[in-house]
Amino acid sequence: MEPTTTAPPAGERADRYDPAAIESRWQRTWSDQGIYRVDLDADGDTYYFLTMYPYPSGDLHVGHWYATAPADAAARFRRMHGTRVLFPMGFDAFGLPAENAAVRAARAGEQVHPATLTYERIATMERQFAQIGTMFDWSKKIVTCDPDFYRWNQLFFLKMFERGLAYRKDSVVNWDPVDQTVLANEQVIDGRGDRSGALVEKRRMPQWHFRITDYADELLDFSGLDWPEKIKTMQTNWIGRSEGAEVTFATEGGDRIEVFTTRPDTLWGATFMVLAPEHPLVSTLTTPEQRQEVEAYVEAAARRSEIDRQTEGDEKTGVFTGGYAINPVDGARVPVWIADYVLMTYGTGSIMAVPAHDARDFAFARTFGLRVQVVIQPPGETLDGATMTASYAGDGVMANSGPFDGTRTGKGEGAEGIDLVIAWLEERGIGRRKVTYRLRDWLISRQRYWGTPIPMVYCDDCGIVPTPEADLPIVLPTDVEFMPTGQSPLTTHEGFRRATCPTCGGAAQRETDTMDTFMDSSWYWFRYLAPDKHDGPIDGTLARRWTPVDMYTGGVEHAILHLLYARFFTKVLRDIGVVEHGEPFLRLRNQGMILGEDNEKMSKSRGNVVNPDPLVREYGADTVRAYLMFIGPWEQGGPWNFQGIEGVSRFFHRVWSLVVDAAPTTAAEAAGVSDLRRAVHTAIAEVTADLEEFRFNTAVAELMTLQNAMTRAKAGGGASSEVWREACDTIVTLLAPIAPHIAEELWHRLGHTTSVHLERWPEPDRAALVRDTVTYAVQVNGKLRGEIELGAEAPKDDVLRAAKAVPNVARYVEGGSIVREIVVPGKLVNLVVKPSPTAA
RNA sequence: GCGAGGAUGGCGGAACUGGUAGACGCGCCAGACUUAGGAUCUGGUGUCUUUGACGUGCGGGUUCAAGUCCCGCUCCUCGCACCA
Repeated sequence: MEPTTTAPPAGERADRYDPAAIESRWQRTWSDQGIYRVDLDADGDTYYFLTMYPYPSGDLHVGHWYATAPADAAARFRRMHGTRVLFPMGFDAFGLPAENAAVRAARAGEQVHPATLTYERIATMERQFAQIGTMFDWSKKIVTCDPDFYRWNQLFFLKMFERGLAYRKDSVVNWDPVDQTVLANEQVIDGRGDRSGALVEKRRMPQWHFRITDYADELLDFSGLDWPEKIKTMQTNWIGRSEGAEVTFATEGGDRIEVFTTRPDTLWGATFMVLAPEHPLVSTLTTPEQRQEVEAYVEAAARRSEIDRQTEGDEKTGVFTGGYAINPVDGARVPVWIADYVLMTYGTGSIMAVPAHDARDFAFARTFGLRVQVVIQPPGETLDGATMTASYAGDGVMANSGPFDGTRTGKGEGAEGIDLVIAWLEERGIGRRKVTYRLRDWLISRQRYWGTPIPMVYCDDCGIVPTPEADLPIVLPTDVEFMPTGQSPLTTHEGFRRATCPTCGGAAQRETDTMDTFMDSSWYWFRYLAPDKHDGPIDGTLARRWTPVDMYTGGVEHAILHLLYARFFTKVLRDIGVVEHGEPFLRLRNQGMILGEDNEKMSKSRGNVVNPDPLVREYGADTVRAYLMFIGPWEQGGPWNFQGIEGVSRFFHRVWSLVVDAAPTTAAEAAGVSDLRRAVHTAIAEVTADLEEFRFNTAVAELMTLQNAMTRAKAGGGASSEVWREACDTIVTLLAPIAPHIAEELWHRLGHTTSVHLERWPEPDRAALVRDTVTYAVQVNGKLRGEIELGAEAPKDDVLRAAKAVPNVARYVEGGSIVREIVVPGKLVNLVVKPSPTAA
């Protein structure tokens, strides 16, 4: 059935653009008639346009508008092409801020539950979102702190546990000694807790992890994805794949030390070894004389916070263990040191040090007077380990390397040293080819209250036992003391904690940690398709039809974690058999960040947060939307400056008058295509191309150009009624995605009875774009000397003749001879003139 | 240090495969209408020693022609950062 819409109420002034009056009215009408509701089951083309859901902070600021309005315009644009577009919205509702706010309130003597707070804020934000005038289909809304949502986190957790993708192991966590809590990495800024400002300590605790490293290689493959290069590069660097070899050194005591190196060709230059202070062999290797010093160093390293390590820069510290190892390639005896520049968390936690060819090892060797042995000689130079002042990491010829002397080596073309050495090591069983990643497994445990309970129990007899699927959800209890104590708040809730072992039926303890909120955002887009489904997380039929997501938009700040986790999770879902594809988002576009007027990141503490409400009240939502699009390239962002909003506001007032006022009709239309008609179709072509490519700023500029053309046509004696009518219909239709309210109002005032948002996007009439005359620029020696107006089809000879006839051109040609004539059809003429020797 | 992106009027920013630099808007200047205007409309607006010259961070180069291509720098932003 065709939805019909109402004419403006009689009381409203008909002649003036009054955004406040029309915007709320249309929002109500759209909502009442459900024009944005998507029937997911219907046949036809589908397009899943997803924009990142917000954390319910309870306050929608300009940044949210900047993320939302252009995305909405792009989604509306797509929808006007006759495709069904799903454009849903929800809330990323678990997480620390609500819990911390509740803690703060409690300290001030007020009792507020994070759940209450969260749902209140969601209600507020939904109202604020409505003001923007988006086409969100709220019937698909999801809220991640709802048990109907997070129960499926628990199911996925169990599936991953079954497949060995979820496991528990000791891990070092960020500990905030003031807030008495574990912090996520992203909450640690410059080594301090983002809320307390306290120096973060490291603590070892048993933690749940997801085995994302199993997918490292697959995550490096972005084929088929239309994503910004920047994001792909960031993820690639984050995963940090390095190829090299693992080599086994034996200690004099008979222990084995494995090292990873990307430069096995420098093995003969390994003059010492370094272990991370936490390395398990440190104690064994340490001799009695060195023990005291070593233990002091190990203890100091454990105490040292991240910030100490960072501010220290490149200065090397370390201690000799007194122990020695044997270099397996030549039997040389090398001292073993410990130093904190070697990280226990990367590779094997121990390295062979080749000071001649590694900057860090070089600095260490010079600090402690260790031997430097050159094993690669650069072209045209002979290095001496005793006198060199910097390490050399480039290509060269191997030296002092036994059987490999004279081999070209390095990472460049024609260097084969690395491959030959690896093969040689493998033959002798002392080393093997090895790939190492910087990426670590995803630590999912959080010692906080406001998150999804992890569905595991601990039984004294049976150990770690998963909760049976039938017992899900494990509901997060509301009556929990969540003041920070250093333990997971759920630990103190006896009723929650006490469980029976699913295996033996004996007494058991429930896991009291909750899940990282990135768990929610790793699959939430599937849930929009079936938010109320009770017998499973994902509707397979709908998922096949609608996913992967066609377009995903959001801030760059999620370039790594969220987007990488989402990709990982989708691959897991594929392997579990839930979906068929392995990539969640086919196309990705990032908006830039809107900064405060002081050019700083907006934050409450800086007091530079821009509230859009006063602007909306003064100018209307359409103007704020369009201004945010007009301000510059979307992906660029930039400092907020409201100065220019007047221009957009004036533009809408002019469009309003042009459409609402009496048409400036003339009886006779000039021959050929009128300027106005050409302007209309140029605008269609340009705006279409711009919106296709997310160039919202130039799309708005094009619409302004069309408005100028209409104003000019009106002033210059009008247009035929058909042409004028076409211009009005067109500018309103092109405006619809960008400024949905004014477009809808004007559309109805033009006499239409159905919504402009159900219209089809116009196509340019190619014939109307053709000009019959064109302007040529005439240059002499590349400098502009005149212009000529010619028929579009004028032959080259005519163009040249006309160009030479221009008096100012003739002046510059005079006294020389034309040596070359360049004619770019429809654009310009360039005459290359050489001064003639006879000229005066 | 490594990686990515950027630098264009007073300001935000345009410029497709090299082809009239500065679209569109802000601001500013002048005028019109007005009792009034910080409303609206019209015109102008890169710089200068203005029949011309110079202009897209700096220095070279290729080309009839360079914001755009090549070489060498400077500065800024973002990401990663003792990753072996």
